[in-house]
Amino acid sequence: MDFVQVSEEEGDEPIELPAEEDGTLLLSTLQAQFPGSCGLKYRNLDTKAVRGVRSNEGRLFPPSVDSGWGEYLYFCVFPKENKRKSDDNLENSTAKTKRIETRLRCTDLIVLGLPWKTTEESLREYFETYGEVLMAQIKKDTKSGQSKGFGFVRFGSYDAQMRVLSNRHLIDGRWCEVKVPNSKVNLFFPLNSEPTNPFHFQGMGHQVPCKVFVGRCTEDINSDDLREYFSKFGEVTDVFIPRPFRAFSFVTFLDPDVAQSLCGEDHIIKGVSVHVSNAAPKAEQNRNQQVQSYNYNSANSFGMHSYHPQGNHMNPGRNGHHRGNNQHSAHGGESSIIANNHSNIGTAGYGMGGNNYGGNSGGGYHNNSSNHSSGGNANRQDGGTQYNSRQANFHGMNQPHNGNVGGSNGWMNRGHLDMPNLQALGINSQGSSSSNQGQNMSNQSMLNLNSLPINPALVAAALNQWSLVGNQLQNQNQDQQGGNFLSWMAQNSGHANNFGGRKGSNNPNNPGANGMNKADNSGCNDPQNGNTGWSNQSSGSQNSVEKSNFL
DNA sequence: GTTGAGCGTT
Repeated sequence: MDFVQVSEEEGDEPIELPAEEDGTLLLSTLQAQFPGSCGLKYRNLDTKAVRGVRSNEGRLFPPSVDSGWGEYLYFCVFPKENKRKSDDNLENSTAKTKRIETRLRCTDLIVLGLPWKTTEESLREYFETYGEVLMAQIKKDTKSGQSKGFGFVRFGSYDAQMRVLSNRHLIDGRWCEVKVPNSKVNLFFPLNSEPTNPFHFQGMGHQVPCKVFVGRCTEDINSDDLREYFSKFGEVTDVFIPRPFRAFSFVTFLDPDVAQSLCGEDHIIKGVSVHVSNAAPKAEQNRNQQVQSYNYNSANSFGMHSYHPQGNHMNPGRNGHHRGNNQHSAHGGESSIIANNHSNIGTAGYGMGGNNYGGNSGGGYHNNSSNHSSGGNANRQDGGTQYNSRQANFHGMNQPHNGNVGGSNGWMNRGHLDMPNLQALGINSQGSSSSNQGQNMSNQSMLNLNSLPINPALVAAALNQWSLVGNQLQNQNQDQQGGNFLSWMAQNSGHANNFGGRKGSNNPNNPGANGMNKADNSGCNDPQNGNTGWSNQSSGSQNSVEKSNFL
């Protein structure tokens, strides 16, 4: 395979981009590394002049038919309107940082659901725990000066922004939603989702989808084919082919820009023209698929018991969760994560067949933003893939503990926000000594999922998602066992955030059952549950919760 | 004075 050395600007360190078999370089390949670029040029060594590279129909052609791309160093051409004056004005801005800024640019974030009493000062104060706050404003009624209950905030670093977007926020005693403005539907957590659906819990997802839909697949295109083919555009973190065969698949990239750059394109894989498009569901399918992904997620992430919905929003007709169990076995991993392997929670990742859910005391959710693959490669096994991509940026997160939402006044009454109602999930925390909680957690466990009066898959799913939070905590050294959801809960019960743990809990369904035990590992297969294959699992790949919401 | 889905007097 021929490689073309390309840099953003002349003199920069080049990146080697793979050329196609016919010797051309796909514009999409170029754009995957240099978003916004539209062509290439190089300096002719004889004439010293800069020459443009021929471009046609999304392909860039080598200067020479005989010697191909040669040893030239190519640099990018950007559309004129793309000449970023603002960037050019930045002092000490190297080409590299310019590119990073282009890709990882901060935007204003809207903060919805603010308490009336929140001031710009307190808003700023809250968000400063995440990083430098460049702007914090509350929108107010011009006459009365009364807050309208929302505001905007802007961070100095993209990293801080991502951390904020990936977190939930209790501001002055009220749970608030932070989003990119005008992003009507958060692809990860649709607005009209079921209020108790933990998968639609706000803020855990990316703002930019990493997953693409690959249509017109044939049955002989397997996940390896897809992975191999699409890897040339960027690191592929997941490939999912629905079974039974449905002529499409999903490919998830580490870099959402890569995913985006491919959308709308046709690609030839094994002689078949496939079409890449956004993985977002079609509008009319939205609702059903939300339910679907909800169920499937439960299954994908954990091998849970079979269960029947009891007053929750699960659809008994869709049973992806059972499939999930099969998949775990197929992965060679634990058939039941929660039940079978408590000690893994938050300390050694979720340990399923090569899938790293970002546990790992060392890596956690990535302490190094430049290394998207930190976070516990030690757990990685054949066929496994890293849990997260962009979320590798979430290093050293802060989890502010301010305000107090006690017991029944916590999640339950917040129908408009998609916060997980942990009480409803049956998650109890106990005691008030946070220092002991972590210990209990890991060594004894406090939660008997199968004894809970609720859907254990929901709990599992919540736990899965909250592994993010757990790792944040790890970074904060709050608890020696700290990197996990349960210890977080435990801490909260004794501190500020009480989400319906024992303290203040008045949920009769949760009398404080906390004996934890149970290592039931039934990765249960329910023969009556055919599945439609919308789940997120795929051979040799991990299943992430938030990503399934793209399905 | 109350309220709780939304999108910013730039």
